[in-house]
Amino acid sequence: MGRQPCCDKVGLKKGPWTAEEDKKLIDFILNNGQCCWRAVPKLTGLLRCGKSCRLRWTNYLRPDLKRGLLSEYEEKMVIDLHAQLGNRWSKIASHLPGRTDNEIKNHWNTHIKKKLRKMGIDPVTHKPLSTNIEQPENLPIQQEKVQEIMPPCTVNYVSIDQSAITEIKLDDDKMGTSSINNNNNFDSTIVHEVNNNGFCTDEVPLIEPHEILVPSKSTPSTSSSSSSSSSSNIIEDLKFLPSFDDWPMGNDMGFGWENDFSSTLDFLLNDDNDMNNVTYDESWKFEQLL
DNA sequence: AACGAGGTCAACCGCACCATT
DNA sequence: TAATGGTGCGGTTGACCTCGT
Repeated sequence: MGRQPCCDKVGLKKGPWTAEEDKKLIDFILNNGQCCWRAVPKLTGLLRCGKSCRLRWTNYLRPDLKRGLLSEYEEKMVIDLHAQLGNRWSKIASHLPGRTDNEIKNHWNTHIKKKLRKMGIDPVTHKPLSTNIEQPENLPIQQEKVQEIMPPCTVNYVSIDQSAITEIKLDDDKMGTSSINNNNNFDSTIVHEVNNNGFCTDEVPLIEPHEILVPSKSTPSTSSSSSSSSSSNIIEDLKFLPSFDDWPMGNDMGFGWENDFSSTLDFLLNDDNDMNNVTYDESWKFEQLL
């Protein structure tokens, strides 16, 4: 007897998420936390399978996500970690705060693979492509290229709380102090950050209320007109959020604020407040770590 | 301006793993 | 111990976008 499907697929919606669906999901998770994905569709009224809800949240709606292309620094990390871990994208993602496995996988397949091939490096083995193996004299050139694009560096995550910083060698995960391969000296010692709650940031704790982003008021009309069916419209809205400190209700909202998420949304969507004038640096949160 | 090719990325699919019964 | 359910993971797909012709 085969396994039952994860959900009854009859009548379920597929494809891109709408802003309305996103809002329902965000609202639900703010009030209930991340649990029982299977129950989420029933409780939210979403015509999605629980799995789809989880994916949408973890890959797109999670407030601690960084958006945009991977930086050069992050690319180096990915290449280095891939050399050690292979296609274990979730493991790799766990070392890059704010990045998802899906995002890294996509970036690898679309950007990094090509880059490495151009450099004459096999993206699977991280060794010089076969033609070069036959010509060992080319090897130093390959290494030079690697150095040119990925100079030796030490990779450190900086703790929010410097006093609580802990260094964990990757040996724990059979990774060891790393090198991109045996042929160059790309080195990275990973310092995991540990905050006051004892969370390693890898471990993505349930979101704190102050980490939640909600849609700004700036685009509801445009988003609905230009991309009502687009899966990205709500994120476009998110880009212009102020930092939490700039929110009108301030930091003293406490832990009960999430219960008033709808009114918060209403405020942000309301034309009669000052949010129009607030600019949002989407890296605000990450900068807090630095 | 129109079309096609190639690139990008969100979302889906199916399997694996783990926890619970 | 086996069966079952829930979740996570990696591979793949397909819609949309961009660029070149």
